[in-house]
Amino acid sequence: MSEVRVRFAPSPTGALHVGSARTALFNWLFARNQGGKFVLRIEDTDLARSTQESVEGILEGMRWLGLDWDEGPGADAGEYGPYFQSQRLELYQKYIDLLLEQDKAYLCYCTADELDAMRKEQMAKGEAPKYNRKCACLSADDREKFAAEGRTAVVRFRSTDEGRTKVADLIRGDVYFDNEVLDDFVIRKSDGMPTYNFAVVIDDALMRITHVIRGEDHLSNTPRQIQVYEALGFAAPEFAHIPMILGPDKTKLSKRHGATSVTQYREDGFLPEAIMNYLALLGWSYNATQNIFSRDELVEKFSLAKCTKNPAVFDIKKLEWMNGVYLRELSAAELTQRAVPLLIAAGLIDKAEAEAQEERIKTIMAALQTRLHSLVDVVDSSRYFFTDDFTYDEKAVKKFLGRPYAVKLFGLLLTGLEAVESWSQESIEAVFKSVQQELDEKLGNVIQPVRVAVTGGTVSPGMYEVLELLDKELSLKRLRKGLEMAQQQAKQE
RNA sequence: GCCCCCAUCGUCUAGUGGCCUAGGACAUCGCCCUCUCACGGCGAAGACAGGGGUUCGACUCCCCUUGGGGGUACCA
Repeated sequence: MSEVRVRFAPSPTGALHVGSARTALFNWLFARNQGGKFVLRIEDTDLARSTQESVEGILEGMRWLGLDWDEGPGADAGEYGPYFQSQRLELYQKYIDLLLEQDKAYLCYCTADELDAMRKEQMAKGEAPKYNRKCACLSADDREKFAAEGRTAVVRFRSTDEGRTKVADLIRGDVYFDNEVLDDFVIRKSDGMPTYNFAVVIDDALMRITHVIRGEDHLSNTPRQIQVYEALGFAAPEFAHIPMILGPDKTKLSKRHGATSVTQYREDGFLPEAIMNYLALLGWSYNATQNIFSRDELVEKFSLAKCTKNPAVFDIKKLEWMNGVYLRELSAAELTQRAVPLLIAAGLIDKAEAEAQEERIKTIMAALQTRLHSLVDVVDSSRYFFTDDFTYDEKAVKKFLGRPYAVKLFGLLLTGLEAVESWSQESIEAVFKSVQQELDEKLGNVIQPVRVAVTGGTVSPGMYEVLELLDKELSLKRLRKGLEMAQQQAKQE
């Protein structure tokens, strides 16, 4: 039994899209599960739209997700390279020449305008648009004449009208296409580049790909490709067409649905393990109950047989929930390690402070952890720990600092806390409890005004914990400010 | 237009003829925990697109309709 070889073959015309990432993931999972090889090939035959920047973005996205490739750009496994289609032109030409020699392909001199007109006419007559084979039987003289006119030729594959082509799909079963509906498609463009449907066959064959796992949008192209395999005497690989990923409106996921690039999700604070887990569940499931899978578990449990056929709507809410799950699974040290760069970037701390306060930051992160939906949330939710430069929620100030007992509350609290010798949650709590008794208010009524004074808002970790982390000096400073604000509110009454 | 694929709660899905009074997860709602918000716990509501067959028996098999998606390029 030969080794499993799969590939991910993006065209570098933009960022790594989540749909592409999911395709890459399924290929990677299958390869790792089967102990096979995962090949990365860049399909850059569209000169006008391919960019180096996109190539780099895609590679970076793959690395970030942890989808390592055994062969491809940057991996020194040159056995079946090069791995950029633009560097494989002579290979394609060799097979095009072969087809031409055997009369399995022919030169076509029709112009774009002529083809347009032809299609319009066919549509008008209610026929399926299909190349009319005008150039299918050109003589050498005809060709010379066209060339003399300055026309450039494309190469077309000579397809048959007889019979049907079977695509044996591992996910969908046998799918049949009448050969009659396939036309003589172009395999070499006038700029000399091969078309997708041709290059993909040559590369998959030469790279010994055993399983082609790709999006369902390629299913309809597969019979054309199979015909090329047959014409060249290549054995066709196994095919597995996985369902599309759709936006909330059930149309193909695109930019207008929000973030679609892996890089964007990274910037928005999503963890790669969460994205991987979520993407794995789009079109695949293991059983009725399990949702959370580690990378190793995914590798161990993945199978094509458990892939679904129906398209899946991308649900950002579930991704956010899952991201929270992974965020909570992080140890305080891991969370801190990932968060510190963001805190530095936001200007809340500098590098030296990050090192000096490592333990404190770790504790702060642990306190914030269950409240995070995304990694970037750490900046906003921890701001008041690092700077006085935060905004007070106006409504909250009015509501809680305007309470009739507020001035008295801050006065008592300040007196009590100033006297505290060893600053700890326990000693802070003791003061709060005695003030609560004195005021005869519910604990919540005591704490909420303090929370507003200390954090600027109504949401934070436990109050005693926050005060302890703030340290005595800073806590008292914020409480004095709270007292002032309470007095101001009282005046305005 | 033609060809192909798909069809279970709002969403992702389990389900391979009787185990289904259709299970889980996200989202929603309620309760509990509680100093707020989260987390966590408990609970509620919520689906087999429609119509024909086949069968003793259909969510499961077949056909049609409807709906959605994809392809039909010198894009990939």
